[in-house]
Amino acid sequence: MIDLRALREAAQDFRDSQQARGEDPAAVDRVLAADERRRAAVTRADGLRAEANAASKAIQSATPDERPTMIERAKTLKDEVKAAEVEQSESDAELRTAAMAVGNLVDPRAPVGGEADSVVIETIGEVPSYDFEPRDHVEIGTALGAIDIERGAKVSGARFYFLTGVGAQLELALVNLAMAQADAAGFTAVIAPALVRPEAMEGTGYLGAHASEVYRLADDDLYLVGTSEVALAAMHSDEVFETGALPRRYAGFSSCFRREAGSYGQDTKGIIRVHWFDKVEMFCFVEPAQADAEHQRLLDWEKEFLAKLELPFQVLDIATADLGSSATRKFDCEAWFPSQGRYRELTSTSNCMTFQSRRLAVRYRTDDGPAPVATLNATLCAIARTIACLLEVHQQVDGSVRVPEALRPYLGGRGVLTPA
RNA sequence: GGUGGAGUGUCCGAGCGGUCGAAGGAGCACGCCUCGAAAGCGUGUGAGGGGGCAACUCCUCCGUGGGUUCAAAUCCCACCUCCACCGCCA
Repeated sequence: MIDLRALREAAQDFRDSQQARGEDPAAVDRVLAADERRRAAVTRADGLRAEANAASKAIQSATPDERPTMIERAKTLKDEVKAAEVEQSESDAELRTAAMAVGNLVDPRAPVGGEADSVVIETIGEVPSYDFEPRDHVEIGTALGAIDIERGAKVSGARFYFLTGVGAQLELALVNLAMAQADAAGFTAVIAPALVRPEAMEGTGYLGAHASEVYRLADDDLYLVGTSEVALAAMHSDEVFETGALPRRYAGFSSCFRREAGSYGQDTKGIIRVHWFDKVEMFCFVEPAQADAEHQRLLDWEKEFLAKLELPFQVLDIATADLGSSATRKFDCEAWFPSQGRYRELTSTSNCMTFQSRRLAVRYRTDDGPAPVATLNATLCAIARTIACLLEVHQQVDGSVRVPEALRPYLGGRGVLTPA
């Protein structure tokens, strides 16, 4: 649920944000109207309840011959209350639906517009040049015995894969490198559940416009997460952080599942866009006033990790229409893929401010009572795509792949991966 | 999956269908006592929403959602969670 009070006070800001996101600004006015109706319904129901309560209480001290008429009267009141309550819960549901359709406020610094309007704010590392025709990660990975796409498709279908031999070891090495960095930065390591309840999915904002992206297990009313962010955010739902407990930083590892509906033509080759991958995700609960600084830190940690992998990349300030409904601002790191001759998204960090915490009731203690915290998330390492990038960037003419310095300790000291 | 038990305020824990927002402890806050502290004693101590300048007042909340009743923490149903045992199982 969005902040109704804020919406009442600054409706225009919300309309502007909807506009910037490319969504309907009138959704804001639908919320205001529904809110009005709900308030009226609540007042009416409260009044009737008060009357009915008084009538029941009076019956206790009534004489036996007074009772029958009083009970008759109470019965009528009861029916009226029931009717008023139906009206109230209808207007509640109406308001809820309306409010869910409104996205978070966008940060005024975010560039306005669609995908093409995102701004490159930094470029790190040199785009590598090769004195041979660079191979793509499928070719390299297959030769190394690291990736088996064909059997992935045989067993599970399109957009599935096996990581084998050095490929599997590479995943474990990346996870360990990522977790080691997170640990050094003060994060608590978490292995998070990949199946969650509807409330967790809804609270993080994934059942809105992008609901079709999400796998649902209908028999059990559970969802497969597309990122451990969902479980991490919901981990502290209905809780209040005591003074001094913030910031709280988690590094979560989980499998991630995405239906990739509507992306049939894109990235059909390789393991860049798949239905399932594993990921280490950073997730932070902070006081709202600290959110902006935390967002920068998360970006820095992402950059630090990509630098360790010696991958050239650029940082984008994501345009408003690409923010999704929960982020107020988002930075993506896109790394260079030689086979494609372009940068592709490898990590992404979003500041959701209080959008998720309101829906999930994650609060912290303030002098004025509990208040919603700010939540932020950031990819530390999305494994499959990172492996693809690593193989491509560090490939050598003989089909071998150089292992970046920082990763070697996690690969038994190996400095190069060679085809069998 | 089956059977049995349980879910009450910050915590522990009572609770006959009305007098229960809820006994009693503990904790916490303030005060008394003390040179100071502990112990003692006294007072106070849930949340959310609506109305009033205010004293104050109304509504909602006893796992969640329904139902019975004039009236439900208390009765009925479903679900969730936890505990115990059985079955199955990595």
